[in-house]
Order: sequence, then C-alpha cells, then structure tokens
Amino acid sequence: MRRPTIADIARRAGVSQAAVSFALNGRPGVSAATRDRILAAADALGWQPNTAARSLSAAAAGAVGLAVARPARTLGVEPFFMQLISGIQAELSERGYALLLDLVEDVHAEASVHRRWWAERRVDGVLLVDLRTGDPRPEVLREIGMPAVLAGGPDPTGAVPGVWVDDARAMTAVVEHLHGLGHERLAHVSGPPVMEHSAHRAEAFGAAAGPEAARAATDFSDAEGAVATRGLLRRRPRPTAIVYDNDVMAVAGLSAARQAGLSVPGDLSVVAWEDSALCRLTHPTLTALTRDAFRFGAAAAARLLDLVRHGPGGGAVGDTEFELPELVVRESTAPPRPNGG
Amino acid sequence: MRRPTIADIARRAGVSQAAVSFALNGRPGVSAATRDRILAAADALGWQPNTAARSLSAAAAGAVGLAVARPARTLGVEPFFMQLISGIQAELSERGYALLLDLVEDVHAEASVHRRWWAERRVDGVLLVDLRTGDPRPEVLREIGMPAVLAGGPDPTGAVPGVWVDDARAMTAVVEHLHGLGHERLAHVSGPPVMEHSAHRAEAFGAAAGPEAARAATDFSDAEGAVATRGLLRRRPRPTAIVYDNDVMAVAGLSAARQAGLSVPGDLSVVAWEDSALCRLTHPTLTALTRDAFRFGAAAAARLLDLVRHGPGGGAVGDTEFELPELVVRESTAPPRPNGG
DNA sequence: CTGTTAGCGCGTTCAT
DNA sequence: ATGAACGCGCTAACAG
Repeated sequence: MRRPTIADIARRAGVSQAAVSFALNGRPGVSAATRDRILAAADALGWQPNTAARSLSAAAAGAVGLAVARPARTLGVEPFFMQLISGIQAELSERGYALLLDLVEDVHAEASVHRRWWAERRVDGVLLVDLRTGDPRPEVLREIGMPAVLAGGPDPTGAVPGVWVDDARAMTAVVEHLHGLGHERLAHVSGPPVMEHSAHRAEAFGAAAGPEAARAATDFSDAEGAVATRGLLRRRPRPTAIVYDNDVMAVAGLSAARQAGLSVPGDLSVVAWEDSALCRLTHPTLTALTRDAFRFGAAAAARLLDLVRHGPGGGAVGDTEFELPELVVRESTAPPRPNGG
Repeated sequence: MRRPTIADIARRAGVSQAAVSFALNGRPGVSAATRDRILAAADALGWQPNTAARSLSAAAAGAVGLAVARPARTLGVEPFFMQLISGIQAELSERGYALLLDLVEDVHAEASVHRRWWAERRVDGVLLVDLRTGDPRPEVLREIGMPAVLAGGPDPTGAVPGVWVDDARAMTAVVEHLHGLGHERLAHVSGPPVMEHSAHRAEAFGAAAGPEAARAATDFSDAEGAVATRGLLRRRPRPTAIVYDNDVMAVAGLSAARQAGLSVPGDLSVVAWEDSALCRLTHPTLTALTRDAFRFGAAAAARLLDLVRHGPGGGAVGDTEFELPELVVRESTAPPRPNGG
C-alpha cells in the first residue's frame, strides 16, 4: 500500500512523468485529452504531492516561522497573542503555507532559531514580534537574507519591513478622551522600556499628557502592575486617571486602587491598552483600546508571503500601516470628582 | 554564495560523499583522522542539512502537528492553551522536531488537515486535544495510520493512545473540599457535554455531589457562565457552592452572583477548574484546581515522539496517566452561612 | 576495516 | 509529449 507517486500516475495513464507534472500543474504542453486522462488517473490513485520532494526541487519550504521570545506565562495570559497567531494561520493556510511555531527564551535564542530554520530550509520566511531596543534579530535576518516581516514595527534600523499600528496616535486619542472628561493629572503604567512599542507609547504619552505626568515601567505582569499602581497613588497630588499598557495590569491596578480605598471611576479612571474578556468581566468594566489582532496577524502574514513569493521588489515596499486601535469606552472612565486628589 | 552541500564538503576534504555522510552521522566506516578532516571541512563551510532532502530520503518530516478546533476567542482567553503549546514545543525542540500549528473551524476540518499533512508528508504524527463524543478524528487517524497522541484522553474508542488527567478524581476532591466546609447544596457549571472531559467531570460531579445537585452546561464562554449562574441562583433551595469548568466562567459567575446581591464566599462559594492570573486578580481571589499545563504538554509530546520513532510497540503502550490537579484554596471558598439559602 | 560507486526518494524542468 | 538530469542527503553493494 505504498503512496502513489508521479511515476504511478504516469504508468497508469500511459504517459511520461513530465507530462503528468505538466498536467497536474496546469501548464501547456499536454493536450486536453491527455490532461484529463492524467487527472483522472491521479484522482483514482488519490495522489498527493510529497512536500519534501517538492521542497527539494522548488528550493522552498512552503512554510513560514514564528519564534516567540516571551515567557509562557505572559503569553498565556494575553489573548492578543492567540488571536494574532490565529490570523496569521488563516492567511497562511489559505495560500497553502504551514506555520512553524517555536517558543524560546529570549531574542538571541530566537535569532539562532531563525538561522537554523533558514539553513535547514525549514521555512521561507519568518514573522517577528516584540521588537526590542538593540534587537539582534533584524541584523541577523539581513545577514542571512531571509525574508521577514515585523508585526508591530516599524523597525528603526530599516532592515525588516513592518506592519505597524500607530501607537502614538492611539495614545494621543486616549489622553484626549481623559482630558475631555476633565482629567488633568494622568499617569501611565508601561511595559518594559526595552520593548520598542512600549517606548513609543511612553513617549507619546509624555508628549500628550505633559511633562509632569507620571509614569512607571513594568514587565507587563499583574504583580508589577499592582506595585506600580500603589506607587502612583501615593503621589501628591494623586493622579486621577491611569493608562495601562495591557489588560492584565489594568485589572491588577483596579484591585490595587480598591485596596487603597479608592473607587473606580469615582476617584480614579482606568484605561486598558488591549481589550479582552478580562476587561468585560471586571467591576467596573474597563474602558479599553481594541484592535483586531486576528486581522493584524493576517495582514502581517500576507505581507510576508508577498515578500517570499515576489521578492523585495514585488509587492508593497517599506512599512505598511494597520488601522488605528479603537477606544471602547466602558465604566472605568468618568469625570474626576471635583474634590478628588 | 550557494549553501554548502555534502558534495562541497566531500570536495574540500578530498573524499567521497558517502564518507562525508558517515562522518557527519557518526557511524563506522571512516577512520578517526578522516572523520576529523571531514568535520572540520563541514564546519569551515558552515554546513547544515537541508531538511527537505533529508526528509525525502528518510521518509520522515521531522515535525509533528497540532490542529486545534476552537474559536480563536476561546483559545486566547484560556492561558492553559499557550502553556500546553509551550510545553509541547519545549519537548519537541529538544529532540530536533518542529511544531506545525493549525487553527481550524471544527473537528472535521481538523481531520482534513490531518489527512493532508499525512498525505503530503508534512508531519510524522499529530497531537489531539479536546476530544468530542463521536469525534471523527481517532477513526481517521487509525485509517490513515498516522501516529497520534491524545492530550487529555483517554480515547474511549481506543484508537489513539492518550496522556490523561483523572478529572473524576479531581472533581471528587473538589466536592470533598466543599463538603468538608459544610456545603450541602452544590452546583456545577460545565462545558459542552459533547466534550469528553466535560462529560467526565459532570458525571463525577453527579456521583460525588449526589443526585439532587444542580448542573448547567455552557460553551465555556463568560457569557454563558453568567447566564448559567443566574439560573442556578434562582433555584430554591439555592446552591451554596458552584464549581465552574474554567476560570473565565468562574469570574463571570462571581460577577453574576454579586449582581444578584450575594456575597462570595459569604453566600456562595466558588471554585474554578483551571488556575490562572484571572483567579488571582479577582476579589475575592478564587479557589482553583491547578495543573501544570506546560509539563502536561511536554509529556504528551514525549509520548508522541516515542510512537513516531519506535512504533506502536516501542515505548509505553495504551494510556498514560498524568499527575492529579491540585486544589489551591483561596478566598472564594468558605463555610456556608448558617442562615444561608 | 576504510572508502568508493551507484542509485534511490519524488517532483520539476531542459533539451530533443 | 518524451527521456534524462537535477536538487541533496542517505545507504546498499562493492573494492581496496
């Protein structure tokens, strides 16, 4: 019960292997009648291409990779990620590509994985997420010449094209929302400053909220989110609104505020960057920035496939902007109490 | 700047390709001196095996697949999944295997993906999760003869070996904890009855909590968790404790109870199946069943690789039990109020 | 024992 | 529409 090969089809249809190959790939060089006969034979035998053989001669893997350098704990907690992967996957499978996933320790391990994947011809390109300052990955990718797209760029070194979201503009919208409600003393609980997008957001926050606005940096965890919140709430004058860089920290901050005897949104307004079930399950429900992670992933994957199939000059060039996140106003933001602070 | 091949190494070392192959794979047939020379040459050229070529002659893909039939929304919200994948990945990469991930609509689509992967020789085996009643996958896998392991078995049809957790015993432990606190009217908010593990848990709950215990089935979402909770709390006599089949529903139930004017754990005790940051961020914090999803994934992957490399008779046979989940008691469970109900 | 030659695996492609 | 060679690594058979 060996799997049928091109040779089997050729034998059954009484033609050469070359004819079979042409027929199966729908190219000229075979008469309609022969083509039908060949296709019928292939169908009868239940033939499927052998990926390894095809990859060997095509010198292409038919797969793209995603190596992620984040602790499993963090990954698990953030719905964003699975949605992103799901979107990537949807785009890839539609075009017949497979997704190789690797979860690693840090960006250096990630760069090694990229090297290995490329050397072994396991993938035709990779997607990058979570760019850090001084990130070694773009340079490695440029060096080995592997197609890559950064989901969440742009890459400041310009080595890797990105599909990116204008975090700065989104942050400005958040600050304007809070200003519009009458808040004057804002604070920002950000992710690690080594993350490019964290840095961008912090910068945009500073620009929009004024120089005396308060900030605190964290590692994105609920624990540090709570600690940062307690620190900010001890300040005098106390901030009346805090923007958190993810949903998990926003929820943790909510708890911390409540433990400090403050009510939300009475004494403190809270905004979460990244929406999720979490934001809808708390009391009060959280005002949050939503973006469609699924479509974002799909867009990044599409861009990568363009690069893989048409080369650097084939499709779009440079960075592609993705739609702006939308602010969903819920219960956690309200005008500050006149006597607040 | 072509990638170096075996032929390049052979030329550089002044030997035949066969000698190079033997040397690189550490097998007899080459003298120590020649071997060193060959390895040095390979190293100097920076040679790496071409996966496609190796797969072609080895008739093995060097990869295993995981196709998941769950809505992206659900996947994202449950930390369990990323942890599981992370554990799978850790085990695979240690043994040089890659992970192919596919997120699909339903189990039928999943079965098609399995068929295609196997026909195209993209993978050497697959991992299965979320077995349903009447699930088509085990039968398909048996039919095509692809190695597979069920993470969360056992498979009642016996077609696929499983690495499983004794949900029944865990459920019994939960019920005993609640009985020990003095609760007599228990309720269970389960997942979809078509999920094998949901059915097992519900059955075990019925056996441990007695025939008049209340149950409600959901789709695992926060929305249905809330609805189910409201329904259960309208019963007279009212349950004094509810066990939820996941963390998301437990949190949603907490909110629903509070909206119904009940306090937790004063009027109602709550237990979540599956622990996560969610359980630690709520007020009160939730008593939960913890299991090490990372190690669970690693165990399932290890079992699959055994099967792939040594065949059905090679390693362990049949189902393998994984450690029992542990009950972490937090603030959401307490003795019922004497005047409760 | 050391090393070579030849040919396989499977689909694609170039002369003819 | 065909025969033959190619891509790359592995290995059975064989010679020194």
